[in-house]
Amino acid sequence: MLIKKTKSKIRIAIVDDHQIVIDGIVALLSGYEHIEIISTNISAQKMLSQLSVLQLDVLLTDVMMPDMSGQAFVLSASKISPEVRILALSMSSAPNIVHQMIEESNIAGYVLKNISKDELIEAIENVADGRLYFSSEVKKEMADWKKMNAQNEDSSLTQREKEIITLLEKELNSKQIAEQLFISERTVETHRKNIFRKTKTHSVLGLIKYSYLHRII
Amino acid sequence: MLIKKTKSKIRIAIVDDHQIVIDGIVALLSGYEHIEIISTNISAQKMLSQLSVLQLDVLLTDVMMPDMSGQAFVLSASKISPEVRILALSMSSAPNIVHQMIEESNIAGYVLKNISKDELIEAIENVADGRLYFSSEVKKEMADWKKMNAQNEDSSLTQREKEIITLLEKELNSKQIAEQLFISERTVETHRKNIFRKTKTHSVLGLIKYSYLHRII
DNA sequence: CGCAAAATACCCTATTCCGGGTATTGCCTC
DNA sequence: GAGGCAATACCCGGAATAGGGTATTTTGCG
Repeated sequence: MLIKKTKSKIRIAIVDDHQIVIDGIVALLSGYEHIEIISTNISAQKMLSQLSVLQLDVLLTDVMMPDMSGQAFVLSASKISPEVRILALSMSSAPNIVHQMIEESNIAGYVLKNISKDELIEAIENVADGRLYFSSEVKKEMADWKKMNAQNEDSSLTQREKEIITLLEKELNSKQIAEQLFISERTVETHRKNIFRKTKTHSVLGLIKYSYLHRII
Repeated sequence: MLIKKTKSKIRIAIVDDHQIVIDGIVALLSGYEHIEIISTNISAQKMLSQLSVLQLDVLLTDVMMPDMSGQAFVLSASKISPEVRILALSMSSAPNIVHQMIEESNIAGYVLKNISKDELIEAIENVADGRLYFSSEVKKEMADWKKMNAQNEDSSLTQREKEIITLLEKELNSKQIAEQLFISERTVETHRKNIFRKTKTHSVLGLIKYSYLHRII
């Protein structure tokens, strides 16, 4: 298997909603004999529809596309062609996206678009050979995410508490929340108190910021 | 002047922090005899330093670059070479960015990166000829922004009030804000009151949401 | 200079929030 | 069935907020 991959051409396809980026990658890879670009597409949907016949080694894909989320695309692609190695290409190293792609999807690599030519080649060769490849910025973001998640664990908000938070986010006061949930205002105050204690926040604004950061709502 | 521009080659330079995008644009433009790419750079700073000697007709630039904001770059570039026509290239049609570039900088055009080959050529030809070019999504965003701004007008927050808002966003209470600004807590309360009245909001969370929406902070 | 706007400061009151408790009920699990 | 957790509910008190005034000083502009 390894011999086959290294001896024969690496068959790749590119999907990105920006034609300019596709052209750029094509231009970058044009000088390399061992990499063959089988297909390119600006639509994730269209790429999926042709994926089964392409016999790809590597699928290079943007993670933020208008017609489909990166994660949904990756999951569908893996279903259609479980053997294809997916290399995600992203504009940003935003931790939530990175985490979602890496932990919740089965991707082989994740690189940023400010990647150099050499690094892109290296990434493609790595994932084609069955290894993983993540650029250093992405690795750093993953580490940061893990750290933040560890702190998150012990907060462990209950379902009801999360419900209260979503209502606080809508700028309801305790009285209004109580009415909405058909419970006593006292109960709402207890929940608020517990939420603040668990999240170590001290105001609704702080709590909502925390909630966005930790993706509670 | 017009004859010169249409008869001779259009001299352009490209600056974008993603090498891939530069390569893509270069590839797109390679077949066009009347467009000559003089220079490309992944650093806004470096492009500025060489700008004076390039004698460009059109400067194609990304608006979101790590080493310099799009606006700062455009202002500096205009200072160095007032005659160069700047065509902004953006990933997003986010209204705040669009507005900032168009209204507060003197750019000749604004297009999105999902632009087609034909449209990019058209945009370059237009701005080289002294006309303006904005893609339809961008025009729409500008219209939306104008509408929102009209609502904004009558709120008209003062500088001090905006300062208070930024401190409220940092979760400071009135007392802390008073200490920070070396003014009385009463004054802060007055400011808060006026801010709430002007923005028709009734809580700090509501105010901060409003502020994000209307790009006050 | 003179006006208008902005920034400053205080008065008031009612309401809400925040933080500290305790307690009961029901549900799930070991 | 005992223990743990979630959800419910209440008590208290001090602090802060929201909203209603009025008034003085400072600043910017024509």
